[in-house]
Amino acid sequence: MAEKYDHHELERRWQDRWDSDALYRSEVDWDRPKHYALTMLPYTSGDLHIGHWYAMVPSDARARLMRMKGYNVLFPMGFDAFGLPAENAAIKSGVHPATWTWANIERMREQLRTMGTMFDWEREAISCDPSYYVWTEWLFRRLYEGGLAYRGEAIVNWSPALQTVLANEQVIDGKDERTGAPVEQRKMEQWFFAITKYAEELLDFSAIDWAEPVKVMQANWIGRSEGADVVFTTEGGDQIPVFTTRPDTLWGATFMVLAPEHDLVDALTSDDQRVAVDEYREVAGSRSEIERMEVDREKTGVFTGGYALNPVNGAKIPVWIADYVLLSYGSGAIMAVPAHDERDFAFARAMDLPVVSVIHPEGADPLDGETMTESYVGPGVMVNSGPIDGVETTDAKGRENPSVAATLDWLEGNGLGTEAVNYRMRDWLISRQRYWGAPIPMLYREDGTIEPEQNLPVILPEDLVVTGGASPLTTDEAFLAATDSDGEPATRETDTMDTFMCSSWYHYRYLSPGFGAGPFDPEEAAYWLPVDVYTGGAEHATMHLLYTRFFTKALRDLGVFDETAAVMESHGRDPTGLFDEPMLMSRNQGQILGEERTGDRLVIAGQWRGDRLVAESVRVDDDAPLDAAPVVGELLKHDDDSLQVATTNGVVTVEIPDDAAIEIPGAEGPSELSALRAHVAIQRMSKSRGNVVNPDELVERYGADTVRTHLMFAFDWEKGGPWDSHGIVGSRRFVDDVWKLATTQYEPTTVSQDSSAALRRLVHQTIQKVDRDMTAFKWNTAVAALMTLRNRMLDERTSREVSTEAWDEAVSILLLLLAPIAPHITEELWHRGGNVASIHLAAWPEADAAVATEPMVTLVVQVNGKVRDRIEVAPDIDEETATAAAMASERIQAYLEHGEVRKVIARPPGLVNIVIN
RNA sequence: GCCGGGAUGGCGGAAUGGAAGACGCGGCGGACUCAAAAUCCGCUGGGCGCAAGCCCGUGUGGGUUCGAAUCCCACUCCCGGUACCA
Repeated sequence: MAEKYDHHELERRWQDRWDSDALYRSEVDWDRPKHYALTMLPYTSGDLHIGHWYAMVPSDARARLMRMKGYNVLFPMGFDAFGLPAENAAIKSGVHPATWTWANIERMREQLRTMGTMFDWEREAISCDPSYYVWTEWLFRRLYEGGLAYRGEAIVNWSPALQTVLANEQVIDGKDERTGAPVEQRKMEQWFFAITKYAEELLDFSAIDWAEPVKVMQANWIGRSEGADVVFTTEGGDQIPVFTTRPDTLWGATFMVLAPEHDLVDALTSDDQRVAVDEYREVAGSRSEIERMEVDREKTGVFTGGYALNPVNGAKIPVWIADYVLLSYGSGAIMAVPAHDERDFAFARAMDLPVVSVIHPEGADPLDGETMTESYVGPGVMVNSGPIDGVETTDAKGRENPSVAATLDWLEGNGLGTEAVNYRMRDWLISRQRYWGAPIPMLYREDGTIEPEQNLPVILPEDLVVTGGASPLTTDEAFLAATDSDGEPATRETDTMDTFMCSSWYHYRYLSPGFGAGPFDPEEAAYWLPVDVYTGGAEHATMHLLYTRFFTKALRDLGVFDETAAVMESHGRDPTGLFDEPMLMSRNQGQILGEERTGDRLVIAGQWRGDRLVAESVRVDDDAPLDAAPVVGELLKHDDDSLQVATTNGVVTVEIPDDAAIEIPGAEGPSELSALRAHVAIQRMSKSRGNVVNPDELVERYGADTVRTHLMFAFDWEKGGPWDSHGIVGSRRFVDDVWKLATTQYEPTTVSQDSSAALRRLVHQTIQKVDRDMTAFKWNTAVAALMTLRNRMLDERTSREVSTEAWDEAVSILLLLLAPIAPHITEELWHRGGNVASIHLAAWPEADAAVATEPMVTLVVQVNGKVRDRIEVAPDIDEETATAAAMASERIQAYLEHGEVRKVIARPPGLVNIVIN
């Protein structure tokens, strides 16, 4: 009797053995092709959740695949260890952020170990370790010296709750993207990275194979628009530059609007308007970002009393201020063309300002500015527009639009404006008024100038108490007191860096985490860079994934890779283009959601229609008595427009019409059907909802190999979906079956050559499929193919007709193909099968195409596109023979009697379609 | 509003112009068992039929094609991103 499969003992034993054998240690070897596999490093929250497994396990499997394919694979891991949660934990429990963080790292290392990944722990890098952040500081200094880091005043996002500023990328709907804390606009002096200098290059994705949605999100975020810069002049002679994407409508500009914070507002404001202007500016300044962004908000604004001259026709137009114009976009001032811009139109009507149409819409009456009820944007012919009268205008953008092109040429010819490109993206705000981060290594000197700290690292003092108010660095005399390059006393910068700065370059630190002479060892970098495959969450599309691209390009231009390039060349590797992008290929997993919920008690009132109840009102009320009228029951399932509800009298189908009243106590947003569906269905996992799936428990119960297999099998990896706690047993059965197949003695009774060949055929087809699917990150179908092979082998084990050779080959290939997915059990069975070396050092099997070829294939015979018969034929059958065989079929003959053959489409060997009338 | 992705059995999902529903879960029936679990065998999109078989079926409506889940047009809903961006 074969030994039972005990995942506990087996998995621990192999993890220990791999450690002691240093199986996953990767070393530079210029004689072998390299492969740098990377998965996003976790934040040190203290608990590895199922999402980490879901992200990391396929990444590990892919790295293992590449290794078996002969690559020298580097697959490192580390920790993103600075950040606010550590400070929050400190405030809550009195533990120092450092203590909290290092304890969490300890715990997470243990959890990561149970995954059975091939991480090379000798490459581990931790961003809060001084040996790491000294180089974060050093890189900041290089950026500063290279003009890419600067201190400047801008309207920034300030979070009162978090007591710090945030980057634009970290603010969503006027709230902090991580905690939801509200954000205000404040004018402050802060540290920025000049990411906008790279806007154009960041829009070029031609050198990288990244997931399409991420590229689209980045392009949208960068937000390139083409247009013109045009300068308006005030009566006082001040210049007001504006950016416009529609310079062709310049002749329709009837007023100007400046952002309330615009520098020229004071100069423009007339005495009699000063009170109103100041009042408006005060109100606008106190409005939160959320209020300011509210859709459909009434337009507000105030006339400054000043006028400006339209450069194209000298028209004198009033200058207003309004908060719908943002200081941070373009020049913070616009020319308003109410006839052809929705916002300007709303403002003009609200303030009773003139509207002049300059586009005569295609196939319609000319527009009259006085009577128009909405702005017009669309094709037509330019009118009232001096030199461009009669020019056609289209829906195209920029120079593609004839009217825009004509205007640009005219403006430039007359020196009145220039063609210009504007970007939505702003410079990356990297200073944070927090303690637990990498210090910004800058000094404020007594003469008022600033200079970088020469003696790095600036150590973050660990004897401070974090209270949640202002950062303790701001009051720590020992930290503040510094000496500048002239030996004079200076004050240290107390802001720390955005943690995205730390994670922008961690893939370089991994190469040589102990290296003391630079951020990374050029000898290592020359071999391993760039990252070949990167995996992680798409939610980082406009944050980490954008920042790290910028960072790499900036370091390249600052010469940080120069030495690395020289080493590459000395080994005959051409460095051209290798430092343009950090990661050549990137794939993003979806999100694992909480398990679908059932069991909410619903109180439903409505009309019976047959055996269905058409609801008039639905209320979620878990305390309702079950006998209340007319229907109270627990939700079983839901459909697009109906629910299955279990009542004391059985299951009732409830139809929910659009006008049904739906009440969900405690739910956010309007109580509609979609809200009801969202409420009862899929939910994000969170501790407060109590639907968190704990991987440690799953590993204990089913084993890491099963958890790994299931995570890869149960979802479309790039899509994710709700967790289903029942499904995992199927993956465990599969793993059990593999154990059985490989440990029970196989002896054939009577060997059938046909059966043996058929098994070999499936085995080699499985190699082809698994190889293709794993390479393409199609994990679910790769596992499905292995399950199909398992099913066949279970059958063959019963019939005992295949030869021992064919059987042994099947077992060994099953193990090899499964090794990247389930590394422990395959290793164990590999050794039990008599192999001495690790299966993870074995070569990936290669399919024998000849063996994989089917001797006979099914020819589908259709009549008028409907399948009417199937015939076994040779795979190399020609059109004529296939058609003849199809026609000869008895079943087809029966159909042919009913009509005349008009046409035959033959696609041998798969299909013949006979068209009759 | 704009940009992207999506809608396929009871559920997760296969199939990217040629056999819809691979693989798995669940369900049903059976075997083993004193019994249950585990395991094993069979069935499992809907409808009609004793059966051979036939009809219907990939969100909705239209179209292209010998042939459409797949391509095109219009729409509905869901998910993600973004939003007074000039």
